Order: sequence, then C-alpha cells, then structure tokens
Amino acid sequence: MIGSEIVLDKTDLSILRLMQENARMTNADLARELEMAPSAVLERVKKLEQKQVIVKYTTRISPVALGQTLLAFIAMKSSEGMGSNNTAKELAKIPEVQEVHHVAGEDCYMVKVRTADSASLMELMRNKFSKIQSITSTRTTIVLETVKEEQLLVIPEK
Amino acid sequence: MIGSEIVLDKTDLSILRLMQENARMTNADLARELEMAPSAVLERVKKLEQKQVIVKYTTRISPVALGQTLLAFIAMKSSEGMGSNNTAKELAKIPEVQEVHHVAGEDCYMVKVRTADSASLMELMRNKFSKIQSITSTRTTIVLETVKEEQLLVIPEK
DNA sequence: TATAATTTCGAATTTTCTTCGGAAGCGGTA
DNA sequence: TACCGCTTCCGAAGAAAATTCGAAATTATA
Repeated sequence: MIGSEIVLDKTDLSILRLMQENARMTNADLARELEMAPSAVLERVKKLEQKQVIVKYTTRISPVALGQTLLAFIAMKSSEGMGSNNTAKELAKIPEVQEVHHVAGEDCYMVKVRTADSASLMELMRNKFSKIQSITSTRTTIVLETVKEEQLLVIPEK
Repeated sequence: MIGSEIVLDKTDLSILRLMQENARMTNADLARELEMAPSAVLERVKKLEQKQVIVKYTTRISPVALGQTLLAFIAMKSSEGMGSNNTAKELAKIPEVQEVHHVAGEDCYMVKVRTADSASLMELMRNKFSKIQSITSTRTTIVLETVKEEQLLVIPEK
C-alpha cells in the first residue's frame, strides 16, 4: 500500500463543516444534526483525528483584546540553495511568526508576523531575524486594517 | 463610559492559552488545570465569549485532505478613495478568500486565497474578481510550500 | 470601615461521554 | 444465491461532565 488515499464521504464532510464552524459543539448535538447515534458520530470524529484530517481544535482570540495590534507581511530573500529550507524552519520557531510560505517568484519567503506594536516588531527583527544569517534582504508591509482573516476551508457537499 | 476597557487577569490568560491549544478541552479539565471549581471556570469562559475576547471555536482541517492544494497571495490595487473599503468588503464575501488586509505602501490590498488548483484560481479570478470594478491591477504570488500556518497569539503570563 | 459588586464555591440535576457487544450493511467470491 | 470478511452503526449502561443556583468569600469602592 503506497498512496493510502483518504476517502471522505458525505457524512464526514458534514461533520467537518459543522466542526469547522464550532469546534465546541457537543457530540450529542452533532449526532442530532446528522440524525445518527452519538456513538457512531464519535467513532467518525476519532477516525478523522487519527487520519489527521482534523489537525487541531483551536480558539480564535481577538488580537485587539490582547493588545496585539500590529500585523505585517515580510517578503524575504535567502541565500540558501533551493534544496534546503533551514531558513524557513528557523523562522517557524519564532512564536510571533504566524506563517512562513516558500513562494514562487522573486522573493523566497512570505512571512506573516503579529506583535503588539511597531516597536516590538522592530525588536523582533533586531533580536531574532538578524540572527538568521541566510536572510539577505527583507521588505516589510504593514497592515493598516484587516477586513477578513479566517482559515475556513470551502467544504464541498459531497 | 467610553472606552469600556477589557481587563484580563492571570486566570483569564491561562484559560485563553489552554483553549487556544485545544478548544475541545472539557471545562472539567480546565478547572483541574487551574485548580478552581468547574462552575467558576465556566462563568469566566462565558464572560470571555460575551466580551468577544473569544471570537470563535474552530477546527483546523487539513487542506490537502480536502484537495485544496493551492494557496496564493494577491496584491491588489484599487481605484476607490481612501475613505471607502467596499472593494475589501466585496472580496471578503468570497469564501475562497481567506484574508483581506488593507496595507500601507504601493499596493492597496493583500489578499490570501485558497483553492483546489491553479485552474480553480483562474476561474475565481475570471468569475469573481473581474466583477469587482474598482480593482485596477493584481499581482499574484503562488505558494510553493507552506512551512508554518497558524493563528496562535502569543499570550503573556500576566 | 462599611457597603456594594464581583467572583468563587459546592451541591444537585440534567446532559453528555464513552465503551462495547451485537446487528446491519456492503462488496467480493465461489 | 450463499457465504465471508470488513466496516459502520446502533443501543444500553455506567462514568463523567455540564449546568444551575443559592450562599459564602473576596475584592473594589465609597
């Protein structure tokens, strides 16, 4: 067995759709919604977790409430060869770095960073980014206003 | 009262830290962790929801498992005046658009899009983006590999 | 310090979780 | 069709958790 495909049927997709919208929905409510026995639904959810279709249950917290008002995208160039992604791995270790993408085109990496304010971003760049030798240049774009920010997938009917 | 500040104490922050890591943690476990009565913890959680500190409980689903393998950032310019953000609102309505940020600098918006493949991105641009008249130009950057992608906030101890 | 407001607790009830044996459904095969 | 193996589903039952609420404790405020 090589590919071990993940097959998701209509019921699985419904579970994912509901859980994506509310991770704290009770298994009992899920069962009612799907018109199935709670035990059957539970088994499916466990399987989805096992198969890593469900990656994590998380709580979205208002950044403003925690005083994290600065969001920035940083386009980075790196001197490392194409085979390695050590630069990315180093960046990924930094908690304020929310996203690291290897992108096509001129810039090597697209990095998304969230901090309290511009001062803390500055600090982050001085103390952390500068330690990563392979970074040769950065171009920072500050976000003035976020209109939408979600990670919801479009889940097909079946 | 104008500002109606949101005050979060040490206990609130602990709750948020735990819930951010696992939204399906039971209230009982939460209470054990914090060494408090379940009823007291429950009341705090409800208050955090009310105050919109907790925005949503969500399930992170593997995009690959659902065949959503294409991720792209699109930098857009818009002809609308600075006061309005109708373009952004229109973009936000599109489910495949995960993020819309108004950014400083040359480009007006930074948009993050997730679709099945490049063909569906093309389709999206032809059918949806082109309908938004105010968009004057787009520059699309395709993600080759995502090393990190989370929305976890750095929550202070106290 | 007195008083008001908020937070916490504990107990009791309802609801949910979890487990497991067995039934039902679904291909594949002779 | 009859049989088999596999998966999924169900229902029941005990354990655990959620929820509610009155009272105590704590904290803030006058």
